[in-house]
Parts: sequence; structure tokens; C-alpha cells
Amino acid sequence: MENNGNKAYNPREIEPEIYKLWEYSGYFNPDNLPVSKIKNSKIKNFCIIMPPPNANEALHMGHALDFTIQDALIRFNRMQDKKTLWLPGADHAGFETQVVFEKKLEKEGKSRFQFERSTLYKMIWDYVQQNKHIMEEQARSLGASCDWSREKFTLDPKIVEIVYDTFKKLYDDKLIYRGKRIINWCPKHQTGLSDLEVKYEEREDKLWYFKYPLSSGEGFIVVATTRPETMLGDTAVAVNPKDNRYKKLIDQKVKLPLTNREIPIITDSAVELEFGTGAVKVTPAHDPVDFDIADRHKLEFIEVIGKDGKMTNEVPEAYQGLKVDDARAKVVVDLNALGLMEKEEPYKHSVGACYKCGRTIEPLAMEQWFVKIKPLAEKAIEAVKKGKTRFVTKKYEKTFMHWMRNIKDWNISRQIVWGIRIPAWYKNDQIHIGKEPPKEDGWVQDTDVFDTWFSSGQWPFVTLMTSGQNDLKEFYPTSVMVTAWDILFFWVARMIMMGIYCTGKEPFKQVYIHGLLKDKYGKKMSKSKGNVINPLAVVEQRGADALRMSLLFGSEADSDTPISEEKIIAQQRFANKIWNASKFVMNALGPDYKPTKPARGAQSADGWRSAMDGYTKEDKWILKELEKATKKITTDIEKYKFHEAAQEAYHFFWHKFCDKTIEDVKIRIQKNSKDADAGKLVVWTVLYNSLKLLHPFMPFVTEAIYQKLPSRPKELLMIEKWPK
RNA sequence: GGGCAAUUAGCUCAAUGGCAGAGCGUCUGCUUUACACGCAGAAGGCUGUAGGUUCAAUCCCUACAUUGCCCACCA
Repeated sequence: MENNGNKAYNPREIEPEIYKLWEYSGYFNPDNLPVSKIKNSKIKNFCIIMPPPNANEALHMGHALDFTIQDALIRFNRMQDKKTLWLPGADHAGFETQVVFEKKLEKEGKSRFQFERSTLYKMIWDYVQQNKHIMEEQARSLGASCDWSREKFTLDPKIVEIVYDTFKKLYDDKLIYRGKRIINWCPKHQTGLSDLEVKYEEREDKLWYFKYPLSSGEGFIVVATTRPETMLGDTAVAVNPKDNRYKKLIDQKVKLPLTNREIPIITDSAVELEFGTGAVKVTPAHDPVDFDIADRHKLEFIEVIGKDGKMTNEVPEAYQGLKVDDARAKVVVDLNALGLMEKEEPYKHSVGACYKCGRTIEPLAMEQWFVKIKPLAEKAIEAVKKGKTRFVTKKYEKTFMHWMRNIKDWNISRQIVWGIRIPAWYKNDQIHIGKEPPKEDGWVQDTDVFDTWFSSGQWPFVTLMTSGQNDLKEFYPTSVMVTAWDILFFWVARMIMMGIYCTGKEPFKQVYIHGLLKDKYGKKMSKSKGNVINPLAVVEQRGADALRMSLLFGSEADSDTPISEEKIIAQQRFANKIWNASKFVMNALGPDYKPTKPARGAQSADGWRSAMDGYTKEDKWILKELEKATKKITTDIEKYKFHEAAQEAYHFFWHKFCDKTIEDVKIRIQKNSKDADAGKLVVWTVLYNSLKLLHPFMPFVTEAIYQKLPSRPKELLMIEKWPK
């Protein structure tokens, strides 16, 4: 067994060849697995739909962890003779991709607004296709044994059609509506965002107290606000109906300063007595709470801030065109000059910001499409309660439930071009839903696209519906969804809701939520912190096996996982150890070694033990240890305790098999003592079984060795039988 | 304002109702023909604090402290 004459294992020379061997074998495709040729109703299926990586940048460590866990599960189940499918894909990732692309344009001194819709779309399309190919090659280099023949993209025409059908179904079921609501507007990216895409930041601001003169000319009512500039769009002042302080002012009018408008004082229970003065200015067009109040009281609606984040022409001339911040300063100065500012005090509160660019979100009232989500959420809650979808671990189930119970309608309109265009057509007051407009003239299509999660929320069934004739029937609901906790709400929750709504069944029986990756100081990895480790560079330098093992080793995956160069080096050494130990064993056995009876398919160490006399005490010990390790690794993987399984495999192979058994048998063979043959059989048996046990974690080196193992029963380790 | 998690060796983390382990690091020997990416061995811990349950607690319970995270329309 040569590795270019080097003593140390060199994965770079081995891994690409091994991947080709697997891929050409066809066994990534479940239809080609031996088990699929058997007509037997007892055959079990196992299916994972890969969370489709965003096709806008290279894979990062998080993907490497995600892929490692999935591939380990896939290989484990495939070796247990299940009809096993891992379906890969890529996500167009609407807003995310457009943001990445806009940054690229900015670097070139361009802006998205210079381009026509179709031109921009085409440019992003080409960019994404390139990235998609890169991603596929990266997945291969990590050893992902997914069925590339079934690969999907979220913009595949057939998938888009299904997404359109879902939209129509929701519309017909009155679970989707178009309406003017307060949305989260990012002035930089010029699009609305869902509540989940808004990050709240604690800020030191001011709370201003302004006197609004009563129209009667007798006195004032004092309101407190953090956003003075919006007062130009006030259409009422509200107090709590139980607030005795203001009883006699109710239904009186106020003369709104800086404008010539009179606005009423109304009561609404949304107003809290304790906050500020207990009187609140109501700006329906720029605050969600005020919007609701206005809805209840049929208040007037004045939009004073535009999509560009500047004051509109609805405000007095002096303020028109000012940026929000400048308008704020000017209002404060002007009210102060009028003697209408009572006081200002420091105030700490949280302000919504765009999760991508950090710009303050501007709540604006816009006509958009919303999913009426409560009915969908109820079904999802029920499914999880009944255990149809189980969370691993339970702690995420609680988080999920809490969010689902408090869920609010979901804005799915995005004012960008990169995505699936909303199949809605308008003519005067009429709305038509469909791929094509009605025949007569004058229909105009909605210019918005779907929130990307609207389509990826349907991923498990749209992929299987379009991948093979029986795939949906055979593999849906899928076995397990593997993903990180940060997209629990964005994605997992929506998949469960949409899956049940569209197919009547939950999309996956289990959901395994793993953590994010941290550096060795416990800090979250991010480009801005400069502490990212590029998985591909690691694969190049130290091998995919080392990377995979180090991602699983020594840390529970349901909490955030630290990864460091040191950890990867440790596993690189382990791969080297496996290589060298195997090299030694095979040299000792010789290329023609045949394990004496039973000659093939030894399934358990126990079987071997009873099959042969002449084992030493040490032989019996290691065979017993092999049995114990097999049991532990098996149950640990079944329980998603990969870190324990990996540690057990590591410890068994290195510190039991190598340190004890091989050292012992080495001497027996050297001395040619009478128990040398028994020793050979033991090392063959333990090596053979160890390769299987390690294969889900370190597929390359184990397969490479298996290919040289004398008397190997199968053509590939990948389709060997998992030991019992 | 609600909720969740963590606190164990120098560092990063496992485990377990009764002996607390690993990787890296440190120290001492070894160029023993598979591997110096190695071998043999060693040091290193009142398992955050205070109570409680128990024959027995690092583990279960209660408080507290510290840290991290998630959710939430306090104008």
C-alpha cells in the first residue's frame, strides 16, 4: 500500500480519486442500490433533503458541519440496507443574493437602479450559475454522497410552477391577501422585509415631550415621542380610556404645531397609562401600533416619509426633501422656538435595523401580499405536539412552539427583481392570479417577487415532486431535516406549515438542529471578525476526513461548536494513524490473505470468536471491545450523538486496537509463535469492522484502505453492511 | 419585559446518582523497520456560590452570581 513513498498519509492524492469511484459506481442514486432490486415490502427508505446552500458565495464552515452530519447519517443508513436518498440542491436566495450582487456592483461603481429589470435579472442569473457549480464541487470535495442526478434549483421551471400553484391555492382558500399595511422598509435596499429580517439594536436616544395646544386655546396636552419628525403626519392624539387625567379632554381638538391641521383627541386601550405622559401622538402611516389605532378609529392617513427615507411633499415646505434625521432635528428646534418643548430626556430603546446593512428600518404603509398564517401555524403546532415531527433536541421544540403561538401575518412581497415574480395581475380594481394574464388587454403584472422563504418553505415536496415519478410517494415525509438553529423560524417553521398545507403531511419526521460554529475563543465566526476558517483550504491542506471528524469531535452539536486549527490537526493525525495501522496490518497479512471460516461477510466479532479456537486472552478482549464499540457507535448515531460516536471510534481504534492489539500481534507474528494465525485473523476482523464503523465520519481514508483490504467482500465500503 | 442555554484540567469541550474523561498544551524517557502526524509514562480538578432531596450529588430540586443567545409594536 503505497502513498507515493511517503510515510505520512496524503489525502490530496487519495480523496478526489475515491470520490470519482463512488460517483461512477452510481450508488449515490438509491435506484441503483442493490436493495432496490429486491421486491420486499420490508425494505425501508431513508431520505434527507439537503438544505440548499445559497448560490451566491462559496461554502463556509457551517455548510461543512451541515454536510458532515447529513453525509454521516446517509452513509450510516445506506450501510444498513435502506433505500437511501440524499437530494441536493441550491437556493436562488432572493434578497440575500441580490444584496451580494449589489455589493459587487457597488465595487464596480454601479448601482442596481441603473439596470432594467430583465438585464439585472440576467446578470444575477449568470452570477448564480457560476456559484452553483463552485458549490457542487465543494460538496464533492467534502465527500457528500448525494444523488447529483436529482439535484434541484429553486428556480427550476417545474418548481416555480408548483410555487405558483401554492400561491393560487392559498388565495382561493383566502389564506393570502393583498393589503395596505405597515411594512419594514429598508431605505438602502429599497424593499420591504419580513419581521424576521429586522434586527433590533439597543440605542441611546432621546424621548422628547411636546406640548400640543388645544384648539379651545386653553392649555396643552403633552405627548412623548422618540420620533419628532413623524409629528408632521399625526392625525390624532390618543389616551387610554381609563386615564382619569385626560377625561375632560377627550373628543376635544388639538392644533397640530408646524402644520395648520386640527386633530382629535381619542381613546384607545393600546395606549399605556404609565408610559411618558399617557398621551401618544398617532401617526398612522409610520407606526404599526398607530396604524391599528387609526384602523379602529377611521383616522386620516398622511404619508410624510417616502421610500427614499426623505420627507414627502405632504409636509410643510420647509421640511420637504429633508432626510429623516435632519427633519427630526429641525422639528425639535422649531418646536423649541415656539416654546412647545416641555423637556427631553435620555432614553434607551431598541430600534429596528435591516439585518443586512444595518440601516434603520422605516415603517411605511404599502400595498403588499401577506400570508394569513395563524391557520397554517395551528396545524403545524398540532403535528409537532402529536410527535409527527420530532425535534432533536427538545429545547428547540419549545422555542419553536413559542414562536408559532405568537406568529403574525407574513409579508411575502419583495421589491427586488431576483426571485420568483408574484403571479398576480391587476386591472383597475380587479385581481387575477395565474401564470398568464386574462386574454383581454390592460392587465399588468405585480412587479414584486416572493420572499425567498416562500418558495424554500416548500422545498421538501417540490424537490421530490419534480425529481422522479415515485419519489414523493416513496420518500415523503422525509426522514430528517438537518439544519442550524438560526433558520429555525425562517425555514424550518415555514416548511412544516407549508408542507402540511400543500400535501397534508409533515415534510420530515425529525428535525435535527445543530449549532453554529465558533472559533477557539468562543466567538461566532464571521467575515467581519476575520476569524473564519475556509473549509476548502482545510480540505486541501489536511483532507476532508480530518475536517469532518474535527467538526463532530468533542462537542455536542446541538450547542454552538468550536472549531480550530488544532482540532483539525488532531484529526489529521488520526487519519494518518488509520492509514499507517492499516498499512502495517495488510503488509503483515499479505495481499492474498484469506480469513479462515466463515470466509465472507463476517458480521460480528462474536461470530468470529465462537468460530475459532486458539484465541488468546488479548484477542478475546479486543473482540469484546469491538462489540462494545459497535453497539455504542450505532446507538449514538441513532440518537444523533455524533460527538460520542466519533470519540468512541477514535478511542477504540487508536488506543485499543493500535496501541494494544497491533503491538501484541506484531510480536506474535515476528516470533512466528503458534498463536500468530489467530492474531492475523483478529487484526483482519477488527480492521475490517473498524473501517465500517469509521466510514460515516471519515469516508475517504476508510474507503481507500478497504479497496486494498485482502478478501474484501464488497466492491465498495460505501455499500458494506453495517456491523451489528 | 418574557424565554433558553452554559458554568468541569492551563485552553476547548465530553461523561456519569457511587471510581470525573478526551483533544491540544506542559513535563520525563524513547530515531522499538506501520506511524515522531509516533511510542511509553507523568503532572494537572473540593465539577461557579449557597441551600435542599438522597445511604450516596458534578449530575436531581431551589435560590444566587457570571456569561452567551433568542423572542417582544415601551410611543
